[in-house]
Amino acid sequence: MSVVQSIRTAAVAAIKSLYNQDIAAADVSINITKPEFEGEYTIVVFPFTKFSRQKPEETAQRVGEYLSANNPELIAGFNVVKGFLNLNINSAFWTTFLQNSYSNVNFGIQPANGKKVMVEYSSPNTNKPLHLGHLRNNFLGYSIAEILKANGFEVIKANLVNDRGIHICKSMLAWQLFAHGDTPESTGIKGDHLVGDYYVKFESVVKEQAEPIIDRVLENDFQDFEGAETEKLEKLVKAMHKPEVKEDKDKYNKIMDDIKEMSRNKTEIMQQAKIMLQQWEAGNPEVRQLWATMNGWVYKGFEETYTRLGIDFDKMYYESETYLLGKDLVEEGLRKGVLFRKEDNSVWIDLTADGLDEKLLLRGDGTSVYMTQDLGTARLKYNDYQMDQSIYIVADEQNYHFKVLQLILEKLGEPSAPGIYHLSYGMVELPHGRMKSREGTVVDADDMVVEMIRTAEEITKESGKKHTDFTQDELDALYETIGLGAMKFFLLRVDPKKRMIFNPEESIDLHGFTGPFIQYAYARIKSILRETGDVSALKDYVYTGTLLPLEKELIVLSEQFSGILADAHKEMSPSVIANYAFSLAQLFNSFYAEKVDGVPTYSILKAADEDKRKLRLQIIMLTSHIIAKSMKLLGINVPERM
RNA sequence: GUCUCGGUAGCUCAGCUGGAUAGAGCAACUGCCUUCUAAGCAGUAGGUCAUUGGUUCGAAUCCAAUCCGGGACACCA
Repeated sequence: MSVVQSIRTAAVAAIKSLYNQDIAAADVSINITKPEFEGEYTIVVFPFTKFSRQKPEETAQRVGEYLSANNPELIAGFNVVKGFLNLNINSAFWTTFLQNSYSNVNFGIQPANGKKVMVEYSSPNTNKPLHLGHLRNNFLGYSIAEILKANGFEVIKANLVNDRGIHICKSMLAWQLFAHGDTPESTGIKGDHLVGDYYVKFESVVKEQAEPIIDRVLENDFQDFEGAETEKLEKLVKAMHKPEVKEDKDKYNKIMDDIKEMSRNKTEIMQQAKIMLQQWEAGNPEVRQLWATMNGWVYKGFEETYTRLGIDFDKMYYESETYLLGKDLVEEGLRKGVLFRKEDNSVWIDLTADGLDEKLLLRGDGTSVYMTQDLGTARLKYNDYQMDQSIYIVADEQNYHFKVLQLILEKLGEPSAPGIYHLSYGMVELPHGRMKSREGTVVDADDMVVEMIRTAEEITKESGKKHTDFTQDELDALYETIGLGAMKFFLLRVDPKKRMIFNPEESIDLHGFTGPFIQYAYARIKSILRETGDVSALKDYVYTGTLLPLEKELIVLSEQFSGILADAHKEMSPSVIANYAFSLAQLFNSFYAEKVDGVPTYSILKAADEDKRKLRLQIIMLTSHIIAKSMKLLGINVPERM
C-alpha cells in the first residue's frame, strides 16, 4: 500500500473515532507538502470543520494528535499551519520501503488483473509514407499499450491497415501511366516513398486536368456536368458573385473548394482511377496483381520504419479483408427495427433522439460506407479477442465518427459497445498550420528520424566528451538512442488531447525538459554503479540514521511511481510519465551536484561513512530502475554510457 | 447555425477530482568543470492563469455568459 493510501485509511479512522463521521478515503484531500513547510504530505482539514465544529487549526491539531498516536510506524510528527496538517512520515518507513524496493527492476509494475484491452494504432494508408502526424500516433499507441501492461492489463496491439480504396488506386494508376516499370530495386527508393511519389504525381495531374474544367464552370459553362450537378454548380457560382460572399473570405473559399472538388472528380485521370477501383472490387487479376505488388513495396518500407522506431503489433487487420464486413450487422439492425430503409433503398439510422443526425449505413446500391465497415470490424475484433476494452488511437478530427460508432453499436446491442474508447489526440501542426500533402508541406517520418539522429551525433561531438573507448558501432547506437529518445519524448511529453506545433526550422532540443536529459541522468547513475563492486551487502540493509533533505526527497518521489502509473492509465496520457521521469531525473541531478564549500553533499563513492554509502547506493539504484522503466513505457531506451 | 476541444511567463508546456506565495524547460542575464560524466547544477528577471459575473471559508481549477483559435457536423476515409 502506498504512503498516500495509508494516510487516507488512517485519516478515515481518525475522523470516525474523533467525530463519529463516515467519510470515503477518496474524500481525504492529501497534497505534497510545499517545500517551505516541514513534512512530506499534508492533509487539508477545511472540509472536516463542517462536522468537527471547531476552527481549522483545532481540527488539524486533534487529527494530527490522533494520527501520530495511533499510527506511530507511519507518522512521526506533525505541524499545523491554518487548516493544513503537515505530516512527518517516520523515516524508518522510508528506509524500510527503500530496502524492500531498491533492487526491484519492476518496481511499481502491477500484477495481472485479468482484463484484456486492444489498442489499435498506426493504421496507415498504403499510398504514401508515414509523416510526423503518424509518429505521434505510433508513439502514443505504443506507449499507451505499455502503460496498460504496467497496470496489469493484457494488451493486444492491433494495426488496421488501410490498403484499398480510391487513394490506393491513384498511386497505382499514376505508376502505371508514368513509372515505366520503376521499382524500389531499380530506383533504390524505399518502397513506401516510391509509391508516395506516384500519389503526388497523380494529384498534380488532377490539378492540371481540373483547371480548364474549373475555368469553364466559372464562366457558367457546365458542359462537363449533368443533371443535379449542373444545378448545384449554377447555385454555387451564383452565390459566389453575391457581394456578401465576396466580403467573407471563408465563405468564398468554401464555395471555391466545392467547385474545385467537383471539377477534380470530372478529370479524365480521376475517372480512370474510379474505373480501376471498380476493377479491383470485381477482382480483376491484373489490377489485383499490381495492387499486391505495390502494397508489398509499401509494407517492406513500413516494416523498416517500424523496426527502427521500435514499434510492434500483435495483430494486423487489413481493410481489403474487412471492408465488406458490417453488412450482416445492418441486416440484423433492419430486422430489429433499429435501422430503416429509404425509398432509394439506402439504409439509415436515426440518431436525432440523441441530439445527432441521421446516419447513412448502406448506399442505395448496397455498397457500404466507412461507418459500416467500422461496425463490422468492431464485431470482428471482439469475436477474435473478447476484450474488455477496445482503444482506438485516432486524431481528434474523428471525434464525431467514434461517438456515432459507439452509439450505433449500443443500439444494435453489440457486446463490444461499452468497451469502445476513442483516444483522441490533437494534430501535429507546422507554424503556418496543418500539414497538407497536396501542398507538399508534410514532414516525412523517415527524414525526421535521420535528422534527429544526425543532430544527436552533432551535439555529442560538440559536447567535448571523450568517447575514445567507444567502437563506431557503439557510437552509432548511442546517437540512435539519443536521437530517437529526443524525438519520442518531444511528441509524448504533451497531453495527447492538445494539438502541438512543430517547427522544422528549429531542431528538437537535447537540453532541459527532454529525453536526453533523462538519459543522461541514467548514464550518470550507471557510471557510479560500475565503480561500486559487490553490492550484496545492501540486500538486508536498512539505514537508521537521519535522512538529509535530498535523500528523503528522492525516496519520497520514487515511492510515488506506482501512483503515477495509475494516473497515466486513468488519464490515458504518457505525458504523466514523461513529466514524472523528468522530475525524478532533475531531482537526482541536484542530489548529484550539490556542494557546500566545494565538497559534494551527497557523494556516493566517497560518502563520509559506510552507512551513507549504502543508503545512497540503494537510493540511486531505485532511481535508475524507475527512470529506465518510465522511459521504457514511453518506448525510449536508456544508454549505459553517454 | 449546432456540437466539441483548447486559451497559464516572449516561446513550448505542467498544474485542472477546488486548498498555502501559480511551476518547469527554452530564450535572456550572473555564477560553478583539479569533479562519482557541465547533455549538468545554483541563482536573477519574466504572470490581470482570455474577459466578465456566479458558487465557496478558499477558484487557474467548478458553473454561466462573452471573445479568440482548432476540429467536426459527407451516399470521403
